[in-house]
Amino acid sequence: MVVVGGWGVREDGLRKGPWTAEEDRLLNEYVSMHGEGRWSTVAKCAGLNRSGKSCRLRWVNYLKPGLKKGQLTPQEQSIIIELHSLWGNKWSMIARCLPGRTDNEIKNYWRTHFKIKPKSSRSEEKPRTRALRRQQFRKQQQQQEYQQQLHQLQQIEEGDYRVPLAQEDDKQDMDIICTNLEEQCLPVMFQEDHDTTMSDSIVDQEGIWGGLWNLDDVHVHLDHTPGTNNKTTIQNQVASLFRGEYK
DNA sequence: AAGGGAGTCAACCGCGTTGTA
DNA sequence: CTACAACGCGGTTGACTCCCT
Repeated sequence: MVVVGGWGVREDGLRKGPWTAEEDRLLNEYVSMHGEGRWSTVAKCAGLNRSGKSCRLRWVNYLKPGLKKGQLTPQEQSIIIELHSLWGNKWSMIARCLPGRTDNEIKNYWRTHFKIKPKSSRSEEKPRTRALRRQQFRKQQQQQEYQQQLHQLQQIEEGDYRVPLAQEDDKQDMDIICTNLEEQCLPVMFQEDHDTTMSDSIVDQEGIWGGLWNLDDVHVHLDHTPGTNNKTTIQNQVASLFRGEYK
């Protein structure tokens, strides 16, 4: 048995650690033939020396068809930020609104980008300086991304949205995201607000927007763009997104 | 070139929930 | 109704990579 980088075999004899291509192939084959579920059976019958849990996780987070790889789009990031402000660490709920993304991915993204780090001591002056420089660089990148996103959303709001051919996939993704938001997320958001219309209540409910506007807490740099009232602008943009006006 | 810190991501663990016998 | 197994979720950890000094 090959032991990969410090991982190896558990006390009960089951393998743990990174999956090999062969293991992936076996799991893929078995699940596509027999379907998901009964993971402990999958582990045994597929000839995998893994726990059922491990098989399920590998399938859900990596092998399942339709999963998106690569960086989250600015739209997805915005949605994560907003939904996290509503629901907190309900990663699986948030993931359900983002087709092709897993709770693990979203959780990692959030921890990486927004988790507040413990304050460093004076003895860590040098790394701090470095971190600051990196932060500045990231900030620049995020601002560029944000400007792009803002531009696109403004076009959407003005009803002048033309999907470039290369972005046809993104447009389809946004369709799916909005459908999910309407079907799964909005009913939760408005379950105690039956008397108002959906779009009105979205724009009016300070509670719903509150989380997004507390982004100072998590070092999001949306509010550093000069010349724009970001709170209002993005609030309107996301509201129009929820209304389906981008279509 | 080497060492070390920070960032990232895949995977594990523990626990609560749900389903079933 | 109860016990047990399976599942799902959120938190945490370990290893790898990148970048800086």
